[in-house]
Amino acid sequence: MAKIKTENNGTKKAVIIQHAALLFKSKSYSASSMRDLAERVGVEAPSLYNHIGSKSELLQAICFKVGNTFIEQIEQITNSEYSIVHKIETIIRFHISMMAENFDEIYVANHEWKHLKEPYLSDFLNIRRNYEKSLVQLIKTGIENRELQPINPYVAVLTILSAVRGLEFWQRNKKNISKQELENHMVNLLLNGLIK
Amino acid sequence: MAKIKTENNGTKKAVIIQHAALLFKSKSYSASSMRDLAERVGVEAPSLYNHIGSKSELLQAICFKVGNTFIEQIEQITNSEYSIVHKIETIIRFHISMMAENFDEIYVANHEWKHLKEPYLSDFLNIRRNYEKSLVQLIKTGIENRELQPINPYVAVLTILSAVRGLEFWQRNKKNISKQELENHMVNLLLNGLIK
DNA sequence: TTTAAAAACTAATAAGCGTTAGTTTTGTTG
DNA sequence: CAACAAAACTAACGCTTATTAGTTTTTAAA
Repeated sequence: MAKIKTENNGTKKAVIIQHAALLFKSKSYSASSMRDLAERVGVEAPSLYNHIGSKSELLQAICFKVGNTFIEQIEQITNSEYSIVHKIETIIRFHISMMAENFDEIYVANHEWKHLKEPYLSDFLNIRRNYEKSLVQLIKTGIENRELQPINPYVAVLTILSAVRGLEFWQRNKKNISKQELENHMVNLLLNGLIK
Repeated sequence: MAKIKTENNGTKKAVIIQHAALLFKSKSYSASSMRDLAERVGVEAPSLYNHIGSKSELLQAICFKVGNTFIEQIEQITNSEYSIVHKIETIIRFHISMMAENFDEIYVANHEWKHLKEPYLSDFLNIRRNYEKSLVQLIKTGIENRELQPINPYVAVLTILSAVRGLEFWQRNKKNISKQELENHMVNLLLNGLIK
């Protein structure tokens, strides 16, 4: 009947993945059926299998696209010559930008990775663990430099990552505050704290 | 065959809910089956229905228990006579305690509320919205008092709530740092910031 | 020890799941 | 326009799901 629209660029597989990210975000991975997905794509469910291997392959594609993007970025930052404070600020701003521009995929990677099958589950957790380790190392260096307070670096990383991740709640009332404002306020809050 | 153990206090329904929280946390609500749950409780699946009405009733019980606990607490704090900074500190410490002592239920309320059915879904979101509003009002007052930096109060609330919520990641490597240390470091980081 | 209620069981239901097989339509290239 | 491949379709598979019905066992009270 209908045909999958590829919108000029990208494969049909990419179109399916994009729809899957939106669907998994709104209904969760387990509660999303291939028939749901097919309807959104505009096709019957079995037709999807001309382009993809399985439902779980879709989740893998989403999670690893997100994971690899962040790994690439932190490697760039780590190898740059800026001050620690500037590096941390850049990372926070990058997270906020990603949250604004790739919300569906990031949301799914953050919430649904649990349903990855082995060995992908272990691989994904390794990526995340390495990312956190890089951040911890950055904070440690900043403390040694006396650029940062002598705070527990694990707590600092946890707090920063949680704060940017919490931007998923902001996505729902975008109107209240612009992205630029949000970035500046959050960076300021994390760097300088709540108290005057 | 087997019989549900009530552990001296609490109804059998409460025992089922407790097992459900643990199960929903580890496998997600949709991927958890009543047979899974029955096995953990030590009984056949249909026997559960002598004590509960439905699967979704379990999710409701978990989400509203958590929601009501937080609403009660913020009302107490709001009506107390402490300084704003002290109130915020108390709230952060309460979140951390709840995270340590009722982890399963809080995790489920945070992650699986989406699967609540109407009108419970709307009710739950209202509870959460009201909680956030109370916090925003607290921050606003603190700014007017000049106790707090003139930061955007929505961003502040978002950051605080996200930070404490992120403690779910800490739950996995409890050994690294004690609860007391964690509380102190996180309170300090949020109040005073990262920079020296 | 009889009686009644509570709570377990087995069996079965209809519906939905991911996926495969086999076939037909569509699009592209010579 | 013929031929081939890509991508859609319908039908169906075996399995799992939450839940119900009906029955038997267990527990508690008289």
